[in-house]
Amino acid sequence: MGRRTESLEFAVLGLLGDAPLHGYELRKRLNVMLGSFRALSYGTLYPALKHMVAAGFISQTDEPPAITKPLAGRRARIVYRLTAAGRARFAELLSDVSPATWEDEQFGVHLNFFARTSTETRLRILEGRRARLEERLAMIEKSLELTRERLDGYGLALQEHSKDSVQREVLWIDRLIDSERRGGDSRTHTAQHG
Amino acid sequence: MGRRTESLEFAVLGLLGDAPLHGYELRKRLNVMLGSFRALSYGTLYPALKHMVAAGFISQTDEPPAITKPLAGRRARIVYRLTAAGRARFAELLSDVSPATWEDEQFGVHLNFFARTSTETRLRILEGRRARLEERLAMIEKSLELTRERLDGYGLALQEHSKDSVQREVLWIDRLIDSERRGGDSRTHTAQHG
DNA sequence: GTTAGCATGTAAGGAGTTACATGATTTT
DNA sequence: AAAATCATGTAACTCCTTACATGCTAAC
Repeated sequence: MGRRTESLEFAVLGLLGDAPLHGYELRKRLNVMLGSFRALSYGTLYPALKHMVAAGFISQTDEPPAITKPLAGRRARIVYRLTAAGRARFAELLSDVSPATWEDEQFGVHLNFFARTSTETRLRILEGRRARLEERLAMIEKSLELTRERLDGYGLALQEHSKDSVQREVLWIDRLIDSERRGGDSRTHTAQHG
Repeated sequence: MGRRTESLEFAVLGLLGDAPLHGYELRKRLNVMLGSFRALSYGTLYPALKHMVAAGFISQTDEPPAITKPLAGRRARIVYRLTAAGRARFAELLSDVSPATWEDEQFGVHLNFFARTSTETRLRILEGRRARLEERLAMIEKSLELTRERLDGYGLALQEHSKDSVQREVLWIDRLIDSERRGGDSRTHTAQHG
């Protein structure tokens, strides 16, 4: 399973833990959570859902035909629900603090479910992420040294800009770590942007 | 040809235009230029090189066995050179201002070769990139509106942070556009970071 | 002596996109 | 009247990574 599919599974499990959803709505929420440049395609989502049903993590049910509104002619929707096994699987993924969790894709999803983890787990992931960003910074610095004469103003500007972005993310992570250590007041996270 | 391969071809053509290089060295420079998180694998590079040789854009020659130094036992290197057809192909790609050029992957590579283009081409690409970033910003803002109640402090912080990053890139692009309009002094590009 | 760097490749497999297939309803 | 949104899927294809295969040299 590729790193993309892995965070997809995690995100689906987490979203269905809140409420049962059908594929179309799930996709919209996943697009927000995965925050990806390109939208998730149905060719990725539906097979993944199928796979998760086969694995027993979620169940699929046809939406009850009519409750209050006659849902005039609209195509029947399939509602996905989390099973007990799925809940267990989600808990397992939630407590994961392996290096995979600080890579771009997974880190974002984990952050979205941070409220359901322990402070310890949060700190481990945040510190791992920080280390990962420092590595990236070192790589950029090394390549700046090696190619300073070879690059023209444009190439240099690009390198400096990406260095800057990574440095900013480090500062952001530092603020999250700080507020986590000071007792984890979730309101402080959003108070210091811009 | 995927969007990754496309910028790979462009970058290889540009690098070989400066000087003939062997695969291993080419890869190191490509890693800097493509600025990717993960290093380019040989399983991607060598087949791509092979393909370009077959297409007639580059030629491959065994490195002359010994010129001055006996290159003691080191494995024979294969040197790649740009052909006339390759030079033409590079010129073609250089003047491209299609929407593909303002996507993440390609934009970076195009920036690296900006010094070889006209101010007009540069402005078109920069403005396209700017528009692309504004779209992304609109998407983030829309998703923030839709999910403000659903997201907790962590999810919100993440959205705000990515919004911030994109806004900063817009400002950076604006500075590049400005200096381009004021006569394109390449030194000013690096003067305003941090 | 063993890790890291130099150097070039292949084969197999998996992941995910694009295009296709279908059709109703609501908004512009 | 057209375009967008709702809604679910499949099939083929493409790209790319991972793992394998090989072997020398320099540094630690």
